[in-house]
Amino acid sequence: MFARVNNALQPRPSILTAFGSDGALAARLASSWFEYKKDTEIYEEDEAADYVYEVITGAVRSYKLLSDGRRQIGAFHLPGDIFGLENGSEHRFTAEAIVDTSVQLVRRFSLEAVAKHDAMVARNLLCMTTNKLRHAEDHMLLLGRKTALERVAAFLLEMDSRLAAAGVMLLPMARRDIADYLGVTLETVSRALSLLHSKGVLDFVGNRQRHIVLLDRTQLARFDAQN
Amino acid sequence: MFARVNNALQPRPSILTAFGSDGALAARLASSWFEYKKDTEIYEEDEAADYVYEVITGAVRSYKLLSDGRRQIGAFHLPGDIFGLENGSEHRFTAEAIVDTSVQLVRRFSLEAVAKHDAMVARNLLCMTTNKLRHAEDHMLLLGRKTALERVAAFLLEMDSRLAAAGVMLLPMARRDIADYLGVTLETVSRALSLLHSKGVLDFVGNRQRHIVLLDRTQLARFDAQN
DNA sequence: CGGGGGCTTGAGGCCACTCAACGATAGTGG
DNA sequence: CCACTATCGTTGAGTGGCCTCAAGCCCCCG
Repeated sequence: MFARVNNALQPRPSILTAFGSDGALAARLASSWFEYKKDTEIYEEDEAADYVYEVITGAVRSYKLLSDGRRQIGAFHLPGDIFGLENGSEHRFTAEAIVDTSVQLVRRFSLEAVAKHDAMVARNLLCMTTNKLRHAEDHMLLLGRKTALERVAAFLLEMDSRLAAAGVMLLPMARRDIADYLGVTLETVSRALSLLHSKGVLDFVGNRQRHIVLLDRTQLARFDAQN
Repeated sequence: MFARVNNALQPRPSILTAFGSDGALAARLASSWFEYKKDTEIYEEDEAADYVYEVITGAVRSYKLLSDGRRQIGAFHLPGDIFGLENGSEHRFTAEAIVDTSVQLVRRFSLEAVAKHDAMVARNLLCMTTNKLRHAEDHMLLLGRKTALERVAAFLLEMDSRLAAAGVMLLPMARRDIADYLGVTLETVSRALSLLHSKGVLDFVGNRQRHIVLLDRTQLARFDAQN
């Protein structure tokens, strides 16, 4: 399951600073470093939530399944994102590496122990939960009321703001993942992208279909629904 | 806007106990009592979030709008529910009374001041946010992947668990509200209810179409999608 | 008792889904 | 290094579930 394990403290313990490390925090919290191969499970829904993760490189999908296989991806986790943080004792999603992914992690129990005495850490826990809630609330509007084209446009704008470098983004996820995130089929995603391409809003770089350049963010925003 | 105002402490300050009142809390937090007529706004999206509310009697809908009028209701708030609690400075939804509704409220600022010194109150804030997140996550699965019939069945089961008394529930919300909560049209909701009625799963009491009796919860659960 | 709003039901249309074929790409093994 | 193969993405044709539009009923309320 774990491709590589390293229990030593890493040179960049960002999962600690994310919770508001005050210097003393790093000394009390041991963090580990794991790597997951593409398409391997990190944790499963209803599994005990013993660890909290931060994506260092790669990408992760969090999803729920219905018994007949229908899947809803609730979020993509990109480098710098914290995931797997639960208030209850079990994970509410299954998490899988989308591509080869390295994560840093800390024991949830340790984190809670620190939070009990450090108000700043506790406040950061609340803030992270609030951010996840904000995303979920926006996504409910997308899933409940937006058209297929609007969903794809919104997705591109979200990814652009999260992982674009110099106007180019390399999407780590396949069409099926995008589709299950947006509540449509993969064919519909493909058709929407083709349409946006034909309208001159985006372009594909080289032969790699997941390398996308946004040519005109303003024009793309007009394909999304205005709030 | 406010039908009645009463700044005195109420005999049942449940909004205080909800945050983990230790007796001393009630003394430091002044709570008020307001009433809202049916279909009046309690607060608007992006408005400053100065108060936190608890439904005493009635029902409230929280929703987002797109510029062309499409509406997504994120949650219904029923007696005992806390709503309007934000971590940021502005409300993320518009809240309206569905029927004549009485609420108890406290200043958000006061609550934060107390939370700063009372770890239990702070923990309760996190817990409430977590519960809202859990609901939003489940609702994303419903909106993204369930069929119309499954959505209506899930809605009935949710409402049954929240407001059923002796197998009968009086739904405070209209078909349009249910539709905007489930991401379908009101006609689709009506058709699904008719179908469930014809299958003998539920019945309408008297001539009031919002009085519903669930005849067989087990059978109804089979119309919902299994997780 | 008349008017209006909410609910139901029907008819028809459309958007997204399903099924299918094909091309391109990346990974595999000879 | 190159065929071979599996996977991914695109595109087309046809279907279907939900939406739109409309009519009519019932209840509530003035």
